[in-house]
Formats: sequence, structure tokens, C-alpha cells
Amino acid sequence: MRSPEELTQIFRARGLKITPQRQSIFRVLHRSTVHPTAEAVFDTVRAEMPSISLRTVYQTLNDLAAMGEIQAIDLGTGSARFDPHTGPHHHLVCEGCGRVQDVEAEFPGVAVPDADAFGFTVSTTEIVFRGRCRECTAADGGAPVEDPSASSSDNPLQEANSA
Amino acid sequence: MRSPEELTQIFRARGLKITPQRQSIFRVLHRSTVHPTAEAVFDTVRAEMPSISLRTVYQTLNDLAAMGEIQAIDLGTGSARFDPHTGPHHHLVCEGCGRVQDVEAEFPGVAVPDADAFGFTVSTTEIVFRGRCRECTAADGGAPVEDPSASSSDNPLQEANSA
DNA sequence: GAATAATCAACAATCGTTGCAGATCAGCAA
DNA sequence: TTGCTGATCTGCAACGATTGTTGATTATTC
Repeated sequence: MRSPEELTQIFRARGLKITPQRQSIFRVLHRSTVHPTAEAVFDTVRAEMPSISLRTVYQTLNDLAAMGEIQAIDLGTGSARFDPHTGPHHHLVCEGCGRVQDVEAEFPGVAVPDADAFGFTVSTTEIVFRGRCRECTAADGGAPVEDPSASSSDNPLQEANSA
Repeated sequence: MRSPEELTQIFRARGLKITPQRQSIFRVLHRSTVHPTAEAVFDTVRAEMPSISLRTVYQTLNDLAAMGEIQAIDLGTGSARFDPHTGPHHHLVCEGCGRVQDVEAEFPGVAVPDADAFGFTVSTTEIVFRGRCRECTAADGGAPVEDPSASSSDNPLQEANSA
């Protein structure tokens, strides 16, 4: 993830205007250690700019994704998530709380056995590991985690665990 | 995918009634070589039973998914798809037309490097290969494929290619 | 044949996301 | 500094996929 300053330069270079809304979104993304949803970004930005609209957040996130600065990912958790990490990597998804974590490893052996026979041209390979994070596993002992939006953290942009 | 007869037995064993609607859906799923959306199943069933409602199709698909006879998958193509193949396998997704194909291979080397360190318990590993199918690659030469719902086949349950 | 599950129809509602129209503002030139 | 102008922002309406509801009707099963 580039710094807010770098993103500002990139926007400027493209003739896009630098608005406080955009700068705030840049900062929030830069600080984020998870893969926030648009809603999560919205909530955080709103803390310092109550007038911002969800529409603007979507707009800016889509702009950033279009220019390859972030990556929009759909992991079947209901809403799209925006990944500040644009390099090749994979994901770990908690089925309890919906949290998404990057997996940096590369898996060179993974390829479609008969891609040519299918006439299929593979451009990307995504691996999604699903399971339960530490907190949700712990919670399983007591009350099951039912609401995926219910995180033990108040901050939608930080991990619930402080690791 | 079990045969319509087997599914009928299973439903009966659970005390569920065997209706013409359900049987028709069983047959359609059994015949399907792709991963149909609810809408696609609906369209096909409607050909032989014009009075069926989309609601009933969703209901039955969800019932089947709940009892593990089919698998609901979300591959980011806009709507859920229902996979009659419930064993471990992976997917090939065409970014042009949205078609989904099974990949039977197993990849034993694929595991999260530090799952334990994360405190993460991995239950499933899904690999999604994205790219373009033969038809969409061919179409790329001429007019780009813009509408994911526009398949070259009239039958939403069969592959566009006759392989 | 009775009991009751399943279906249908017609909506309304949900959720994430996008389209639109009008108000506002960033950036530039004078 | 001021004024201009198109880019941007906002608020709301609308979308598509899916689910809930309700009441009437149908049909499976015993």
C-alpha cells in the first residue's frame, strides 16, 4: 500500500483533484491492517469527517481499484473487501467473524491440469483458506459466533487480535 | 451428484414430500454439466413446468444445500451458483461469460505456512482459477464479451462448447 | 378421505452497490 | 484575490439477488 502522499501524487498526475474526502480515505486505507469493506472504511472516515457519504467512499475505492492501487476482492462474505496489498498473495477467511488475513506464500505447483484441453487461459489463481480464527475458535467453546459483523474489536480497521 | 431417484429417497426418508416441482429440479440438477444459478435452474424447470415459482426453486436448492447434496458457491459472478459436485475439487471461472468448470486435481502442497502461529484452524481450501474460456478468448479477437449473461448456448445448463 | 406439507402469487423488505441530479468545491487563470 | 468551470460530493432513488410473509390452493402421504 502506498502512502497517502504517494496516492496524492498519483491522483494529481492523472488530473484528479485532491479533496479532503479522498485524502481521508487514503489515510484510512494506509493505516488499515485488514481488508476493510466499503462500509468499514466509511465508518472510520466518518469519525473525522461526519459529512462524507458512503457514495464517495465507494467511488474512491473503485477509482483506486481501477488504477491498481488496491484490489477489490469478493470472498463470499456478503460484501466486497478492499485489499491494500496488490502483490500476489492468498487469503485466510474466518467463517465466524468474516475477518480476512493475507497469506504471503507462493504455491508454484498449483495449475489447472488440462487448461489447454479446456481451451482455457488462466490469468489469476486465488487460494482461499476458510476456517476459524483464534477468537472464534475460543468463542465456540461458549456462545457460538453467529453474527459475522460482531467483532470483538471496536475498530473495523484493526485486527481483533493484537498479533 | 446423486440421481433424482436417490434424492427422492433422501427426501422421503426425511419426511419431506415428493412433489413434481422437486422432482423436476432434481432432474435438472442431475443433467446439469455446469454450476447453474438459481435463475438458470428456474428457467430450465419452467420449460417443463411453466407454473413453478422462483421462490420454490430457491427453497429446494437451499434444502439440498442444507442437507449437503449440492454445494452453494459464491465466485463473485453476481449470483450464487449451485454445484452438484460435493467432493473436494476446485474451480475454473471464465471472467468473460461467468461459466464455471470443475477442476478435479488435488494439490497436497497447499497449506497455510503459519496457520498455527495465527491460531487459525483451516477447514477448507478453495482454489479459483480465473481466466477466459475458449469462446470468450475467440470473441476477444472480434467484439469483446461484455455481458456475462450472454452465452453462446441457449441452454443455461450446458456448456457452450460441446466438449 | 383427512391431515397437513408444499406450492403459488404477489408483494415487501433486505443488503450491497450504483445511477442520477443538483449543490459544492479544487485548481487554475487573470 | 477573485472568479470561473468542470470535477467531485452528497442524498436519494433504484438495482439485482435473495428471503420473508400471508393467505389461498393443491396434492402427497397415511
